[in-house]
Amino acid sequence: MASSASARHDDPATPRYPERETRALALWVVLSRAAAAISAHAEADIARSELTQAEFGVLELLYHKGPLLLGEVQRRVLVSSGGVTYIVDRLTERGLLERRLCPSDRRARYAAITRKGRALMKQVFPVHARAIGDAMAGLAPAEQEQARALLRKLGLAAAAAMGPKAVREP
Amino acid sequence: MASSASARHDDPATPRYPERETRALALWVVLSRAAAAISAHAEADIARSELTQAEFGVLELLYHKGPLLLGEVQRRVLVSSGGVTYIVDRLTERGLLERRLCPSDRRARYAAITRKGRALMKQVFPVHARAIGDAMAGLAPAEQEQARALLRKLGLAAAAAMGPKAVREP
DNA sequence: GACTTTTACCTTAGTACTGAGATACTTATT
DNA sequence: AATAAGTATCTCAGTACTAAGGTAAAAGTC
Repeated sequence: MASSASARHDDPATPRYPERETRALALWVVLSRAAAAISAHAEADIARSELTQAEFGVLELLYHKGPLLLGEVQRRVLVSSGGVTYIVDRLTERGLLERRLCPSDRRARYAAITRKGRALMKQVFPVHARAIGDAMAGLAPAEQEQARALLRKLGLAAAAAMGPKAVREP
Repeated sequence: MASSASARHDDPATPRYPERETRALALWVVLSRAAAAISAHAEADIARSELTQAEFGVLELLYHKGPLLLGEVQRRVLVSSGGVTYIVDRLTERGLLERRLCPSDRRARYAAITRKGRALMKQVFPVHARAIGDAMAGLAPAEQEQARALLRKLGLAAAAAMGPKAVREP
């Protein structure tokens, strides 16, 4: 959740902070708000298919990338290991996903999309893509590219700065 | 959760989408990843004070803005109405916040930070601001300003496009 | 001044997760 | 070969919420 420390330099009751901090906090506010706003659009669209965002994320990942080890899924979708199990369970119950054994490593399992899952994504994803396109329409294409470059740089640096202790679980 | 549809134009098994969509999806990926990465930094810092991000957000809001009606808190922190009640309850139990009656409207309640809450924030917030500053250090100051302008524009447009049905609850 | 509608908050039941620990297997070391 | 260390997944209790519905007060309407 983002900070709301503002730059009301004229209010003696409000503490002040160095410019570096103020700038970063302001960016954090708009970053989390923008993410929340786009996320709301995404979620509203995803609700059509009776999936959560995390479920949709996993299903879509496997739709576009093919079968993946559960660990790889976890790393990409940013959910805890227990969360991946939970999500894959639910999608499997609904017949959208299946687990497959890994022939070379009997600890590992693949998650793979089923025909039913593929059919669902084929029907739902193009509309979803359009919804995201609409949600981003506030920025011109060139601005989107600019934002993408900046956010990529920011995200990579921030993730790296967390060090080996990843975004989810050590 | 962000999409992972990639631009593997050479893979016949991977469906393709219009450029507008591809661009928007790519931006959504980096946006949500950047937000998650910064959020992880924020959360790691906030954990020092044994608060969740949402709790910290409410406390910090009241620290910097003074007493606020619960509805105003809700609008700013992007939590459901039940969530605000829950969070304010918890912070009140810990003596960091208190509820005050509104003299002009007996339905309404103010949430106000207590002396104990203020003391906590005074001790914790500057460090937090520095942590956010560090998390954002991957971008130069000018880049941060640029990112801020773009994300502000994007966030406002996306929020407006959701129409009257707000980010949380109708 | 008795009605409907709206607003502000609270309550309750349910849920999508998280985190810590357990299990089952693999790899490295001796 | 035995043991230790590491890895991949699952289990389960706990949690921070959300959504829907409820109550009380205020504001509008006739």
